[in-house]
Amino acid sequence: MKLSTRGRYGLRAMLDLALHYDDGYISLRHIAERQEISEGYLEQVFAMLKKDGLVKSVRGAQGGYKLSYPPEDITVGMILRTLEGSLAPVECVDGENPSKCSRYDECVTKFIWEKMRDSLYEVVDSISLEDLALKYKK
Amino acid sequence: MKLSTRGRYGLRAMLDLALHYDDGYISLRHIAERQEISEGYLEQVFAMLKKDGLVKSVRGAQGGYKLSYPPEDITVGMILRTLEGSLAPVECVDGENPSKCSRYDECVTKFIWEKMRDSLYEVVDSISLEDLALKYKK
DNA sequence: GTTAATTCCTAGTAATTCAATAGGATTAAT
DNA sequence: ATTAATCCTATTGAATTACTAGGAATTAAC
Repeated sequence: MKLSTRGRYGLRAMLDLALHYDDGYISLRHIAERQEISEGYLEQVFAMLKKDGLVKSVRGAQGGYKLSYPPEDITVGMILRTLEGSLAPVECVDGENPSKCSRYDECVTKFIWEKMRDSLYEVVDSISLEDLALKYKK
Repeated sequence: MKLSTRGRYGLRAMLDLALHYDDGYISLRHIAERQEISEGYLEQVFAMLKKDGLVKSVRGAQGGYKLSYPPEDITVGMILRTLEGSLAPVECVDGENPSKCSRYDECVTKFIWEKMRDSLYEVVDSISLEDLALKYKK
């Protein structure tokens, strides 16, 4: 039940972009240095973020990445869903990728998984990058 | 962020024991058949549950396992913590196994992980095996 | 006291995922 | 032209997962 580094690194990198939202495009090199994350690995993380439309990019010298939306419009939930997939603790209650087992109908534990999923989403969808940025500046 | 089958199987097996709480010791063979779980694998799961004191056992013919406490005194949280370890989404907020990273003090994302952890615990610690058993009988 | 049923214990294993690294192709500013 | 960047694909070592295999120890029933 642990998050992978993809989600953790990705969130930190997105917070970094939020803190520099007014500074144009930011290169992975800078983010990697500030956040002490392997640059090559960050590339793969940002490929996912870009594919899902959370960031946009410019290639070439002086290029980099930028949030697609202002920090207040991007939630932690959006980022974690992109990088970790659904936060549902088991697949049968995973809306995006539903794979119901043969005991789906009689299953009682299912209700637990739904509650876990919903309470997690409530947390992560209620926190935006701006919330984090404000907290950081203090 | 998915639970492993250890947690899922284990919970179902514990629910099975709860439903047969008044029937003495139940063999893994029966649980495995009813729950359609590999018996050999269940052995390993029950080794963990026993080590943590959630079940007790009797060896030999007619032996088996039994809940150490009545179903209302065993929560889903107790079972999942035994089988999955802490439900903290990252190690730095894992009370049992704390491993703080070098950025612990300045870290803003930490607060998210704490909220996720707390909301998960609120869910799983509020549901007992008896709750599940009652739900099942309906 | 033998047999059958059961827990207990250790080791191995195929498949998957993770967290990178490596090497290059493409693009754009200077 | 050079440099700085994104983009793309492949590989890899380590760890974890979900088992299976094989047996030792224990107990009830006959």
